[in-house]
Amino acid sequence: MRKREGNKEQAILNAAIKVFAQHGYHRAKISSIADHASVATGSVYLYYKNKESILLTIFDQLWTELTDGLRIIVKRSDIDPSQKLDLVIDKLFDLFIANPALASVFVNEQHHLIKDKRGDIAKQYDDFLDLAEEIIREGVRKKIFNADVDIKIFRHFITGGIRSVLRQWSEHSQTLTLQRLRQNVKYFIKHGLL
Amino acid sequence: MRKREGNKEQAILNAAIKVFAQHGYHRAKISSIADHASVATGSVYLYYKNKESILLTIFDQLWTELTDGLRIIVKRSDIDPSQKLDLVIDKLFDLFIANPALASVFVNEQHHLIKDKRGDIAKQYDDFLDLAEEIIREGVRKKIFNADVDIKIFRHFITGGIRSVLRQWSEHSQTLTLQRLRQNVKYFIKHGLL
DNA sequence: ATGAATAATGAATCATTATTCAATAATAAT
DNA sequence: ATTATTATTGAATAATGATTCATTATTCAT
Repeated sequence: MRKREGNKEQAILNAAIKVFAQHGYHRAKISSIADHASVATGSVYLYYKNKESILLTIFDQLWTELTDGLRIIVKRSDIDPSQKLDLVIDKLFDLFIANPALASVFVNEQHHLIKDKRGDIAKQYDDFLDLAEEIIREGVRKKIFNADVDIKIFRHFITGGIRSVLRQWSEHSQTLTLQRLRQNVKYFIKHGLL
Repeated sequence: MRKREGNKEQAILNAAIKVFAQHGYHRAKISSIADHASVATGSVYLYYKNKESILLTIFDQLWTELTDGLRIIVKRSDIDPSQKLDLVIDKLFDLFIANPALASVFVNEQHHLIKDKRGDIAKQYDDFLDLAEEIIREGVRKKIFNADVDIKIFRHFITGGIRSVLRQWSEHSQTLTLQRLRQNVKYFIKHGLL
């Protein structure tokens, strides 16, 4: 028998994140992903059914990680909802500091997957938002947060805003520090413009 | 001589908006756009150089319209910056009420154009944001708006948030009324969560 | 009516790339 | 060392769909 050497599966995934980030999903070539992973073109198909399933796997892992982290934050009873919100934002930013290419894929490519029903990415995204919603509801219940905002709308607004800011950063990282971005987002969500 | 009958150019553009909205830019087929416009496949190329230039034209017209509208709002001296902000949001929402498919293309497809330098879509977007920034600056100067928010970051956050909310609406228009969306966005931008 | 002149057609072409698969290489078991 | 088994390769194939272009249709000027 022969064993698989190294971790080609992960190498291909990392390569795909890089290539998707640089060229966008549709322009990305399997052969280029294979090159980046130091693997033959055909080997990609030993580990992934097709191109789309690579993107699917990226988002699956990403949402799993984000949701697991969020679940822990939601449960905590030692901090108030406002602090929880800060931690969620930190979680997002930390992940993308560690992997800027992933940030770019995250902000730009998810809608390819949501339109088709294949995979459960849309569901995972909803689950994440549902969980985040609990923090807001806790805040409203404890009269810390403003009750006038529609939570369903709010949660989409926030995630969209954060995505947009991250996209900007992923394309012009020189002009903005993530640190500054992070502070501003936290502040703005709570206080608004007035 | 023979004249061009009807307005095929516009018919193709409208068809493209529909098809791009439904399938996304990359999955959209020229032949399908031609069908929707009741025109032969080849005719598309009488009016547009290639597929990308169709998308380019859509965004060019869109940003021109939005920027023209914004310019008028910015100039007004009879209303305060807070009201101006409301009008900008109204402007966006009105446009997309009139044409939901355009909203979907707007929120999902712009990044195809920004990465490449072809066309000046990125510049038009920047111009729009610069103009919007003037409203915020006016508000800060008049002490109506909070001076602690970084305007550059803020403007990306807002547009991203609005996009996200519109995307949600364009995919599930039954559950949310745009009216409600609009009010919430206006309120939230100003007051935040606390 | 006739014939330039231009518009429109859509099947054929071309280019691009995802995917396959026959051949080869590497490993483990005997 | 030999063989069986599985992994890997990358050139060949297949599929897709954008673009072209030879042909046909329509309009207008005379």
